[in-house]
Amino acid sequence: MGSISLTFPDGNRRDFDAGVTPAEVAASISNSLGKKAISAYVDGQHWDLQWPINADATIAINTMKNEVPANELVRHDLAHIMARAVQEIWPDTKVTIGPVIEYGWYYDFDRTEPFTPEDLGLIEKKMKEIINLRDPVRTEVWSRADAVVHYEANNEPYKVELIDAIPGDEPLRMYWHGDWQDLCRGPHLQHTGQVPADAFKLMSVAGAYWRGDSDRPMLQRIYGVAFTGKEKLKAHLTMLEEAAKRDHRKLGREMDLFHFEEHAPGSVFWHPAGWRVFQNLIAYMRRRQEAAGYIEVNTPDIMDRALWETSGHWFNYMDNMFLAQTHDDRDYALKPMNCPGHMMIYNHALRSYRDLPMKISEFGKVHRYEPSGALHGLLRVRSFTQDDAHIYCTPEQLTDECLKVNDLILSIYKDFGFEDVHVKLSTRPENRIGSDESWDLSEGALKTALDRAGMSYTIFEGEGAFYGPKLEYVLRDAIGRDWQCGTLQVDYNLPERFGSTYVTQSGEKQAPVMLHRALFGSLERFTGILIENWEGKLPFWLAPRQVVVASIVSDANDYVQEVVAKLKAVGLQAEADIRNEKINYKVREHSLSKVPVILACGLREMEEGTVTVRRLGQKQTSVEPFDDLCIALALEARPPDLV
RNA sequence: GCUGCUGUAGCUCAGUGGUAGAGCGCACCCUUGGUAAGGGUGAGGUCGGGAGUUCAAUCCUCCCCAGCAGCACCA
Repeated sequence: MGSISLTFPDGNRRDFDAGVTPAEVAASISNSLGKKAISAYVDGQHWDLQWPINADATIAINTMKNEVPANELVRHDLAHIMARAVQEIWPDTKVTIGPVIEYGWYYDFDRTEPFTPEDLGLIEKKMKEIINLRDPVRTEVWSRADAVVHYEANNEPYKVELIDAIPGDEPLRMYWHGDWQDLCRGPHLQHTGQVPADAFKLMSVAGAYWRGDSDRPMLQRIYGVAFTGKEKLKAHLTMLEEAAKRDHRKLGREMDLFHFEEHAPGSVFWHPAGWRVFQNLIAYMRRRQEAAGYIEVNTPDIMDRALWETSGHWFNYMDNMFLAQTHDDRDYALKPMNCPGHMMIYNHALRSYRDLPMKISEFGKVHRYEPSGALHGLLRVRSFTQDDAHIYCTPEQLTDECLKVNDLILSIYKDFGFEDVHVKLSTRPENRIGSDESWDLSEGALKTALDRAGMSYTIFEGEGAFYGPKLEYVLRDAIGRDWQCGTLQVDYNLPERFGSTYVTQSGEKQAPVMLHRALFGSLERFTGILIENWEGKLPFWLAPRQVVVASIVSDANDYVQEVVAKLKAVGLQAEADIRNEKINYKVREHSLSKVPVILACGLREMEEGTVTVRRLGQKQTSVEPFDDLCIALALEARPPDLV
């Protein structure tokens, strides 16, 4: 056996016998490093302390202070420790997989009895016991044959299936935590005692399909979160509470924006305040689209089956469609998409190449029978309003038009403060219409446009719509959550199916290419996202109730009404609060319902023609001449595109 | 749709095999109070819907509906 040379992060080099492990390297540096070490980076690869190193390499020893590897190891070891705890408590439970995820891990079990929330406490206790045992973690490399024999003997069919899915003759690695053993790629810690016993928490139990496939068995998944220290766990739990506080369903109720009813699952009852926000968004989008050359139309909600057969929806989208019962013998469907309606408008006249690109937009309400389990407040509903548009253009114009849509989307998101946007490109699905050539062209156009715009994107194979590939714009909100909003889809199929044409320069008829696009995506979803992003404190221009004018004494009531009238005259959403309540009470109530500006009026203000201004979230007040303030507020209320 | 959990007053939630309670909100009265809850009185409920067990069901059982979490799906 020869010797190898290892280079340390400080540039020092030392020779070791080939096959040396990072554990031995760490121990050779100092006794305490040997104990504190958790893993190593060998040539940049995350390396178990027990794995031998057989060639010259760079090496860095990790301890708990190295957050990234430490989190991964702690979470991964906890996945094993939890599986061991579960099998110690319920020995007939079958294990499957337990990966590390953001903030923690999960592990899927096959067990007849589901876990209860009480079980979580039991498991957590057992896990702490295992940690306290400080059981050494050992690893061995096995042949597949041995592994399969072992798991068959132990009645672990899921593990056998996993082994079958691992390609080739790749040797398999087995890990022991004490006497408990699992098939695992590693790396892991030195012993269970390296896991901080006070920095993890089992969060929830949920069903999850084996291998993510809804045709396979439903397993019991347990989620946990874990960190390298107690304070970090605490900070994470606090963050979750903050997220719960901005839940748009809760704020929607508190701010009296909308509600849902049992009799219309997944459909919104908009209250006056919520509807105002909704209409503000539409007005904004209408201006942006008009400036970009779109023409707005409106098409029917209910149309004959024949139309949906032509579009392909009847056979490709039926499971998601609402059908309309009638007294005649025709079949009707509620529109799940606006495109066929727009095809009718396009086809209603003979179009010339001079008309293209033609951009038909509609704030169309679409109805989709979504699976019951998918419904989620405003974010996933069964009836929603799209800021939809279809762009008919020549093949030559296609890439340019994609680029223009891309620019418009980014500019609009920016107006709402969303600058962290990424794009998903979904390509042809199995269930599709149209020739492979047209799919090649569509996918190519989207890729070219993204490349020319310098956008980075992720490709999702087979995730496109049945008629064409799509781009999806995903934006990141104030607390780091991602939301899918806008979409851009290229479609060679629909114009062909509907026999749409335009007359070319040489007088021939040719089929246009069609783009489907929505920028907010769904007005309902976008409103929900905005509520959560701002925790209900919408920017002044969007706020449903902008100014409340509150009287301090009833003798000021007339003055309050006068002030409100002037605010309304400059277009502000203003209301009077002349109830027989103390000013403290009024301020509390309107602050809780997130009114951005509260104006208080007593006798002093009345005599001076002033108001006392209190802004949401601020404790101090200021007295200002009302006429000046009124103008300032009117200016402040301008939407970002009109500033 | 799948797994699990939940459904009691407008809202948030207690509670019991003998048909129900709190706080907030609401109505009325007193109070005219200067920036996050002034006081009093009162009205509100087929206990999600249906069936079953029982002398008796809001409570136990079954079915349905809706909601919540996750999965699968999606704008």
